[in-house]
Amino acid sequence: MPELPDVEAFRRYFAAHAAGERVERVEAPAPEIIRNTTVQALGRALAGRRFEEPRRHGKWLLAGAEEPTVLLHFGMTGSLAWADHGSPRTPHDRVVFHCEDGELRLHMPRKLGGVWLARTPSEIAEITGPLGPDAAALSREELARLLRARRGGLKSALMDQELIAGIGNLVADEVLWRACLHPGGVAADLDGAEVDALHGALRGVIEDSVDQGRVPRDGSWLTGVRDHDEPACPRCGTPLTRATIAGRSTLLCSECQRRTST
DNA sequence: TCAGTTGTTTATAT
DNA sequence: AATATAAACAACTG
Repeated sequence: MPELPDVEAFRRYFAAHAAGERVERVEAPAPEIIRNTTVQALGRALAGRRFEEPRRHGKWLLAGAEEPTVLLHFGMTGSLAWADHGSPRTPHDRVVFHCEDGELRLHMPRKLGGVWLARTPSEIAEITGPLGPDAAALSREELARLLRARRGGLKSALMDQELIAGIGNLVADEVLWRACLHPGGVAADLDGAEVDALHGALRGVIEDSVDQGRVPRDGSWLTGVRDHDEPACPRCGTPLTRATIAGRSTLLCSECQRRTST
């Protein structure tokens, strides 16, 4: 699940339930999910401190706790759940932050994401690695500038977290389909009208997805037909094409998304 | 049984 | 130096 819209939903969920809560202790049914320290040290760093308003950059959730910051990355299957003390666990609750009024659980069937502890802004930057501007707050001109300076393919550029933070496979396909651009096109070759279309599609996809807390799966979205056996373009009805582009499964409409270049 | 998967990292190649 | 690609990670689904 977790791309920018999902992580933004987790940020709001964290803000609604855990922000302002004093941490009492940390428990880790899967301690290896805590990537850069031990569960004991994480517990010592957080105990007695209150979670503050969380921030998000791309797919990272950054939760300050009166000095230290907890970084959460959700991999492909992570999510958050706030629960009453002692209410039944699910098998994939990997890390649990026990607070005064309840507990925040990091649920993550596949252990691809993780939890990190940072004590300074520079430690945060080391952990996340270089990140481009967040996709939700990207101006048309900034997008144009980034793409102009980029060699290589369009989808690859959109998904590169160092270039733009937050776009994953579903959002990339959805945006390119909405903008009628071929994912394999050359990023730097877009003309002004195409950058306009791409930027408008990005804004629209992110806004609508953030509203829903995920990339919508109804039939008017590409993502809504993604799992069909023989998916058809929601816009023109043409059978959709499956390909591997930028190393990821890609769904596109050969009619709407004509190839302008390779 | 086997392929596929919304994430990133690493190694290797271009 | 940038990009591209494949494999690996992990565990579930169809």
